[in-house]
Amino acid sequence: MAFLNNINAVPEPSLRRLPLYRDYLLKVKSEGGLFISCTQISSALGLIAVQIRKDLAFTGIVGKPKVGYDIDELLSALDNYLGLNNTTEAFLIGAGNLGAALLSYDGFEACGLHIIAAFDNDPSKTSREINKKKIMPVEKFQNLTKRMKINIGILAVPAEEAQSSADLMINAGIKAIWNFTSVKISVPDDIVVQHENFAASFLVLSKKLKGLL
Amino acid sequence: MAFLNNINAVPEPSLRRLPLYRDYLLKVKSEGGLFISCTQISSALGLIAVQIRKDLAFTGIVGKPKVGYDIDELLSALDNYLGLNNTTEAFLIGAGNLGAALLSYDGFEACGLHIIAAFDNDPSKTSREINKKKIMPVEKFQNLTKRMKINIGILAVPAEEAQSSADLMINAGIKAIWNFTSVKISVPDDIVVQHENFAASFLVLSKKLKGLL
DNA sequence: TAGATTGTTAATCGATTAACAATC
DNA sequence: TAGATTGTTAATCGATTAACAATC
Repeated sequence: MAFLNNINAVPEPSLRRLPLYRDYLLKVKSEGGLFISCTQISSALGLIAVQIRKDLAFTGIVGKPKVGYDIDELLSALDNYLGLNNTTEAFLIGAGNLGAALLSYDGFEACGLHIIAAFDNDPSKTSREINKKKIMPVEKFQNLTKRMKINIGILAVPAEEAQSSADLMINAGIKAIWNFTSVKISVPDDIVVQHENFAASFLVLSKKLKGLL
Repeated sequence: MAFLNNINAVPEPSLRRLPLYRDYLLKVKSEGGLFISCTQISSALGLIAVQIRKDLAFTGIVGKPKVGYDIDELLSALDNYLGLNNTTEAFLIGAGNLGAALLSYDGFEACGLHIIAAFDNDPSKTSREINKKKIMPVEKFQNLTKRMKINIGILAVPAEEAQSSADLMINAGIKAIWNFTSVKISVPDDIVVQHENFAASFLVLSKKLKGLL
């Protein structure tokens, strides 16, 4: 039944551009704008108009020829499509520097992500709080995840613990893992993984700088 | 002369996979392996063999039919191609939680990135040290960047300061910006930007979880 | 109306995957 | 040798871009 997943599927590059449009729309709205055309977005963001039009179409928005899109309408189409209205709860494992940064970053709430608490196997880190989020011993992870029916796990542990922590998440019933470690984790087919690979990103930047990409 | 940039250009997706192969090779090597085939890498990483072969070819490595690649040879081809032998120096602006996490993350050294120091306009953060890296007032950024001929700037400031900090970097002669803020920054054509957009990544994960991507 | 803009279909481009000859 | 593997050319697939009719 995998085909069911793909009805109206948005290409990942399009999906990643949608929040950029949203940011710009909020700015224009704050300046009193009521309507926006792809031409305007185009010159502001440096993307071509037809691409923007195609991207926006995924939200179901309908524009007016000659006028463009109603900004409020477009914003609510975007918020709705991106799921920014309802919040998703998540647990984080690994309260080191990166974990702490993620716990402290309030911007996630704006995109519907609520990190409820963190877990760490270092006793010196547990029973602290970061940004009002408790840090608990990993022993409590499975139980709490099941009880609270948490679906999303954020992985911010050292490389060596990445796979074992991922396994712990999967055993506890986590369905989606946001992997901030540098290593690729192995997961069953039905588990979704999003891998933020900083090292790879730096190599991309570095190659671009050398003019080789 | 832009075409000169594209000789032997590696596709970005290929470039991002290369470090994964390297990680796996290091693991196999540590277990005593001497040769590796794409078939083996394939089953370990869940990618298809022909893609791996094509990716590895960018490094200039030549394998042996029936045998595969000499692991040491392949590792040094990768290290060389990815520039992991020589280090690149960078400055970071924004010593909040995320900045601190980046300063503390020792894994960057392994990929040739040396963050020398950080800058922040909050006096309570400056004159501290994180992971032996000084945090200085932003006023000193331009001068030091020029004097030390730093090419890479890491942007970890709040969204409101993203553009102005980027402008500061560009004025100081920075050629490549690694943008960890949530906003798209505008830069001249000759400046390279790599945007780590966590909010967009979360939305991708979220859509995947809902089976809509 | 004329012209700017939307929405959609067709063409292009680039990355992935398939096919297969060469090799050890 | 036979069979596994590399390296390369061709086919496929998906995203971007171009072309253009419809609309206000």
